[in-house]
Amino acid sequence: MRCEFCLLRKYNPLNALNQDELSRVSRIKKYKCFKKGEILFQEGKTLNGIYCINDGVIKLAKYGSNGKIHIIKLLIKGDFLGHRSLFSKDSSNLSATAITDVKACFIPKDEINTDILNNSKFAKEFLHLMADEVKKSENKVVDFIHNSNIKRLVKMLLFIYENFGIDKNNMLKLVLSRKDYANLTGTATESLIRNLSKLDKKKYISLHGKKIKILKLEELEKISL
Amino acid sequence: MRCEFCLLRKYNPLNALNQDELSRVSRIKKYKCFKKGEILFQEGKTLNGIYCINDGVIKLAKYGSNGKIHIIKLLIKGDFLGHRSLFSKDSSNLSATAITDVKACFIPKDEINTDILNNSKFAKEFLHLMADEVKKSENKVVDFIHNSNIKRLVKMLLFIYENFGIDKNNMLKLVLSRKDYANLTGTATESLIRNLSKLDKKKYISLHGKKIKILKLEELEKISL
DNA sequence: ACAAAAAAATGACAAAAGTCATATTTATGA
DNA sequence: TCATAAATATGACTTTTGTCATTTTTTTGT
Repeated sequence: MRCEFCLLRKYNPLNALNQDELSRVSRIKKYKCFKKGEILFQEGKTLNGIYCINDGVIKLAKYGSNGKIHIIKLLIKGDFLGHRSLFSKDSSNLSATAITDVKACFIPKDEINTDILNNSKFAKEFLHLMADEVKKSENKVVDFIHNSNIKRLVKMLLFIYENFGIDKNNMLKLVLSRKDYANLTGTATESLIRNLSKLDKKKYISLHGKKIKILKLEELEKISL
Repeated sequence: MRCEFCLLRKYNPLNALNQDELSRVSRIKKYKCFKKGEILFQEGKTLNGIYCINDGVIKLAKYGSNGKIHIIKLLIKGDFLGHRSLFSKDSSNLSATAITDVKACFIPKDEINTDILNNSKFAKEFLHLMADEVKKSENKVVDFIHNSNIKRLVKMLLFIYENFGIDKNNMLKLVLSRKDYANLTGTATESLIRNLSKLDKKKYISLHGKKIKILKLEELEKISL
């Protein structure tokens, strides 16, 4: 797919590029596929470009000093990945792993930087994006500090419900391991499992193997407030 | 002080402006003073410019859903304040309060935006700054999730030691209330006080009213790892 | 389809952290 | 300077969360 005709750019700074710039990017970008579980890049490695995600889900994670992993965020189609590497010489702060099969376009760093230098609208879009990320990240810190494990789990379930939806059986479409849920909500896996069981016993959700069904959305929303 | 002669701009994006641009900013900026405890702006309010801090310390805080406060970060001279408002229409996400007497220059939003649009080097500096903030914020989340209260306290003491130094009696120069320490490290005030007492009993620090003396730097550094 | 491995679940216990009550010290203003 | 308020400190207790051991269930490769 050529960038000029790609609707996904609505969701990221590429939308600020004009037709000429887009077609130049389009010629240079590389289309890449990743299998579920595959690592796109690892913490500490240097990146020489950014990914624009076409399809699938990616987890962005960071290792703590004690070897524990925390999943910073989930990325979906339209999201940029690795854009921080464009503006800083540091190596990657996070590692990216495909949670489902992933399709993405890779745009080399130099190509993007040319556009940033020449197109101020493009630069502004990036600033906008980064401002939003800083805000979300700050809010996340406060969220983690002030809320209990179970509240964070409920919020995560609602987030997944809202962003990935449900299938024909009302199961959450995005299926994650208990460990991934634990790493997303910052708890021990056992605690996470216990909290899922609690919600199951209260009939707010029901568990079917790895799949989760939301039974009482209103009750969950109440908890999340 | 005119921006052209201000050395502080080395620490922020203003350094990317040329002499003409600087003198234009200098003519329009307003010098402002704030007393200790004074509020510069509050969460939810709209900001129409940024502050460049000349002197003093400011705390940037956010209220959690339960009324609790978390101090996101401390700002010192050279730091920008409110720059996110330049790139997003949202109202302020944080409130800013002077911890000591503060001197700052206020630069109206429009003035800065003109320069961003015309000077790509300036825009890049901002991108660099924001990239760094995103990274720090992500690391902070991981730090909070994986470390105990006392470890976070020790890290904070070391941070204050390194960034604000000590006076002639080896006391930490920056003096904060126990509540501020609690809000910085994300704990209940009583827990914070208990942890300070623990460190005091172990003779790693000593407490003299509000003032804190670092006694065993090496031991503290060991804990912080 | 089956054995081996991985993931999920659960119990028992320990550690960490919060809450509430209250005492003590320090700061503040008239 | 003295009364009052605010900040700091501490004890007693509860809740939350983590850890380790073990069992059960599910997944995976052959």
